[in-house]
Amino acid sequence: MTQKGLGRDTVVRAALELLDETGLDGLTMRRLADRLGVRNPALYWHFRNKQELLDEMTRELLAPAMGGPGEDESWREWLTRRAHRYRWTLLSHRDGARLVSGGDPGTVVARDFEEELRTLTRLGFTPAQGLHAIAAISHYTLGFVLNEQARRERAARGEGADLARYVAEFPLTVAGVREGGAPTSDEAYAHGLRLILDGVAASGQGTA
Amino acid sequence: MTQKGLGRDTVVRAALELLDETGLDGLTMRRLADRLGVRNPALYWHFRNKQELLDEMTRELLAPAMGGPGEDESWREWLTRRAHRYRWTLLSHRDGARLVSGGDPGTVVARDFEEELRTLTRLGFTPAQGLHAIAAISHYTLGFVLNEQARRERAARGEGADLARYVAEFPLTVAGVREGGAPTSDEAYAHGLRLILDGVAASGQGTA
DNA sequence: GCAGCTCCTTAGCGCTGTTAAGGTGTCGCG
DNA sequence: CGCGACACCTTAACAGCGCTAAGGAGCTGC
Repeated sequence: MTQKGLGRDTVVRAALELLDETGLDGLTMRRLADRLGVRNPALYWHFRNKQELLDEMTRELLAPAMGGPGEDESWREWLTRRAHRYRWTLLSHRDGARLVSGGDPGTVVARDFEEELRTLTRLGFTPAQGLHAIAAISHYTLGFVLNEQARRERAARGEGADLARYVAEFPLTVAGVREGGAPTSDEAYAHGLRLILDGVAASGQGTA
Repeated sequence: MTQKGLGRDTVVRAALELLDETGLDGLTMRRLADRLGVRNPALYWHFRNKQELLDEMTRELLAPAMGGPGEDESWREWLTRRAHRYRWTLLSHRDGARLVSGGDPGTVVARDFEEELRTLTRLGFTPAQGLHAIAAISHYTLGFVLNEQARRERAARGEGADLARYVAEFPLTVAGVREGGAPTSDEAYAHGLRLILDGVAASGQGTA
């Protein structure tokens, strides 16, 4: 006897598994119901509509990306760690960034966010400085991973770009990629992040 | 006698108008066909499928956001102007950021991008530096506007957040907003952008 | 032993993107 | 003039989607 009925979190976890197999466009209520051994209207007992399920998936996905006390860390180390963990979280599921970009994070995430802001003030930021720093990093990361995963999906669908034509037609772009890493690489992400953090440092908060 | 048939660009422009009225989710082939005085399979004469139409819309939307020579400007002025123009472009149509995030920009945009990179190298950047700078700004902007427009749509659907509860439960977040501007304001965008540009300056390119 | 609640079913609505097959008009060529 | 070819649009239909209405099975408490 595993459980009485289905349970909201069981559904959400199954949905995240299905997401990895089918992608966000292939994630339908009927397929999800099949996987759970149930007819599809049963899901509407647990969720008002599909968006409510997607919101819940967003929260489940985002939960492990937040918080973290940051003991014995400078603000820079802490923000760097947080940024990479956020990116890694978005990458941890297929179409993760697209899911998050369309889902409502809700108040649970807001609570974790408040805690992060407390951490930052402890490290010498004003609330507004912390807000701006986290906002900039989050937006940058979301945009980056969105691009990253879109390319991945397109490549998987076999829409490879014609490399040779690029080399001939866009020499500067190619030179930049050769020198600085592919636009979806870890290095490219780290580089952009470094720019933001250098900016935060230059803006000058309480040194810590 | 306006034109022989419908014409790809006529369809694309009508689609962008319809986008403003119905939003991306309400943009269907049938509604678009209705607006053009045509039955919906007619559209498949001009576009292989809906995604191809969306890609073309992305390009049409993005076109005026790119290029620009940048005479008598420092790199900082030029990048600032470009960033704001990009944001403004995304905001110029309802769900603009969502459209762009799911559409393939294609080689036309790549050509403009190459030109922008040339501008930056003229102002003292290496190709890799220019690439990283533009990538960081673009990703940041896309993420910012995505959030901005998502809030706008949610607010229009009447899902207002309970302000009073926020003030009680998330004091630091509220303090940050009060001090530093709403998370979707022009000021918030400009602030994040400034962080990135300060970072670019600190990374040190050829001063110009 | 019956009321009520939880959880799931069957049936079906209106909509979607997309395809197949066929028609109509115009243009160039013999 | 006549006729094939092509561009462009039609009608009809399919499978699948999110979602709702109505009802049935099983457990819980009185």
